Amino acid sequence: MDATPRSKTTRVTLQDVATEAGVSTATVSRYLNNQSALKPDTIREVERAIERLGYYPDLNARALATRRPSTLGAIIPTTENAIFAEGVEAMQSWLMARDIMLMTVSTRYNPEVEFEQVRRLVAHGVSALMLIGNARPEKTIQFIRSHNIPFCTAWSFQAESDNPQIGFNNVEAAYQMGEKLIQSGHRQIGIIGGLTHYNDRATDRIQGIRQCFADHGHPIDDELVLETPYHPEDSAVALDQLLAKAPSLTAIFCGNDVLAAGALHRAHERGISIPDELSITGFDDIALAKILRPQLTTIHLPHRFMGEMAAQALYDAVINNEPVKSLEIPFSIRDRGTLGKPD
Amino acid sequence: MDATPRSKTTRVTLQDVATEAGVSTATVSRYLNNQSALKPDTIREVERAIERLGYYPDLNARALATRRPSTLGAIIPTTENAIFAEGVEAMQSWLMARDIMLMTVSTRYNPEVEFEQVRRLVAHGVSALMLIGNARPEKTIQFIRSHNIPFCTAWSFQAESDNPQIGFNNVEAAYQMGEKLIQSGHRQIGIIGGLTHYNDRATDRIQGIRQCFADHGHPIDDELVLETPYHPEDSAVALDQLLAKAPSLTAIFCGNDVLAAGALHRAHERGISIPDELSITGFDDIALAKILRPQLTTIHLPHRFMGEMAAQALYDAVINNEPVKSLEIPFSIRDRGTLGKPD
DNA sequence: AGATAAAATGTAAGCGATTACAAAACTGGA
DNA sequence: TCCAGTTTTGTAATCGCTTACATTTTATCT
Repeated sequence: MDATPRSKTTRVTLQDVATEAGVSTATVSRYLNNQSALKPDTIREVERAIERLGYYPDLNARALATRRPSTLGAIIPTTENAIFAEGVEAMQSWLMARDIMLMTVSTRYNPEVEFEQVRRLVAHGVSALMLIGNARPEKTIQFIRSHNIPFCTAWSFQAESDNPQIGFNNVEAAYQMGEKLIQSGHRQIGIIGGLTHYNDRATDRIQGIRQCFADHGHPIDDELVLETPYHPEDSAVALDQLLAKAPSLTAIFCGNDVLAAGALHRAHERGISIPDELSITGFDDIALAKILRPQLTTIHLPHRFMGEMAAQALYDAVINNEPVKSLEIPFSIRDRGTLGKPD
Repeated sequence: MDATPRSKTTRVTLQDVATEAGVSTATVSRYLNNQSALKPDTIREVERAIERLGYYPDLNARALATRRPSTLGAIIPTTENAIFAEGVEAMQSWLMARDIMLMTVSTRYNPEVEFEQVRRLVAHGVSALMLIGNARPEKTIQFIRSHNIPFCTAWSFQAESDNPQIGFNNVEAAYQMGEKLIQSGHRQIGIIGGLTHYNDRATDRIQGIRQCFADHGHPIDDELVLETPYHPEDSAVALDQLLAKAPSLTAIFCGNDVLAAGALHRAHERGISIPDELSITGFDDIALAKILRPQLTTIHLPHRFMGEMAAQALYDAVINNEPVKSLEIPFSIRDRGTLGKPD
């Protein structure tokens, strides 16, 4: 590679290469898009010129000219939550292999910010969009639709939603965890869930577990259902509150692993033995779940896989110009150490 | 907001707005870039047209026309490591507030992939680049330099490097942790570090701790220095190996919190009491550190702040067209529960 | 009212690519 | 050798925007 320095400000353009190689821009462009057969001599010339100049194409200019998809967008609540970070990373590698760039932005769980981010990404020319979950002001989806941008939502699959979705059934997963709890003998449990405001995952999980206990004749009292931000400290506080209200609780259902970790930690601080005196369940099965002691009983989800599927769904839709296909992702329960029998 | 549906394929352009408003494209453009004063009447017309058509500018086309910075790039090893995820998220919000898009991609600690990603981002027109650490094949920086792209490295600050850096002194931090260990009475310790291949943070941390113990007359034997990927399971295996080689070890210095968590977990499994029988130290102070039991003694770093500073450094450089300014970020030791006295 | 300066707008040439369409350079066959 | 039919290459319009420069409008001052 020849590092010939070139003028400070000017970028090497297709034109420069053409001139250097003594051909027209069209020819260079053809070389780049290895279309129609060029004469071997020409190819060699162009290659030499590109090499010599250190040329690389301006992808934005290309996108402008071709109006072909070159970037997709992903909008997630936060990369702080490993499930999204992993999912998006998987999306990215899948797309990169197909020469598509993924632009990722986060919203900090704020629907207004999300709307702004949607506008931004659309303005940046993404040809498709992935959002997390189905709960948001109407205008957001309306905006996307009105601009004819293919999109899907992910990490949630709700039969009642008419969004294309690559996700799993949060209600059902929580319900099954509930059955597990009941099976183990728990009758009186508390819930530490995420903030349900514009968060269908949080909402559904709470709904699922409550439904289950109600169905089995042990409805969970409103005051034993707490919502907190997804931070361990908040969960710790919530645990204290729960235990203050109902010292006889035998288990805590947590909206995700981070909350479970916080509760677990606080329980330890209070000298409560897990799972002997209190059971705790998580949700998501992030790496953390296996490091805690005891290891977290939780819902396992293939986050990376889900990211890949979302990428693929959007890709297919964009390439073949067809509607985005929904896909329900299976989950499973990982029964580890934090779930025991009461007493 | 009027959701008038528009033709399937065609995007609303500046030209459309101009026509609708009965003015020239230049005028609309001026309105958008609120430059020279337009007549109030004109402004109203244009606003109406934009509203009516639901117009939003094509940022790529704009970037092409202005050759003004509109996106920066960040290349990190992985979003799986929360420190980078947080840092990049902070960068992003900082930049968004200034209407700059951040494109983030990851390399999975592979320098060849990193090189590819650099090319890709440059081709996508980023006006500046952040990389993690200083260890990489020469060609990478050479490529960036030859294209006159401002850049900085982050999460590492090495006096001997001539890269612009927004980072901290990994050697020194590890050294200080070493002094803490020695102060507590530890004389024989093992090291579980990250893979040092093209990873200066991992390299420096190991070097720092070894230097410290050597300086104090307790050099650490090569065979007690293990390198593993940043996964808890690998660290667990490493702990077993260390203890097999030298059962009398009183402390383990880990290259980051994830490794520390893995070691801690394994220690518990083996029934080793922490910190009574064995001390463990981490590095990074991720959220996890405070959830573990006992809480991790580790090096605290302001990851978000570092991200913001990197964003700012690049931003300033790009806007004012001046060289990127380096910045050394301070660290501090968080002495929590995993460090005790031997015996 | 007319001349002149200032303000507002329009015209058109890029930015760096792609791609119809047209032209030129090769084929091979009679 | 000449011509039709392919191949290979070139010309120039276009993508959606900005902006230097030119032009028109409006305001200011005798």
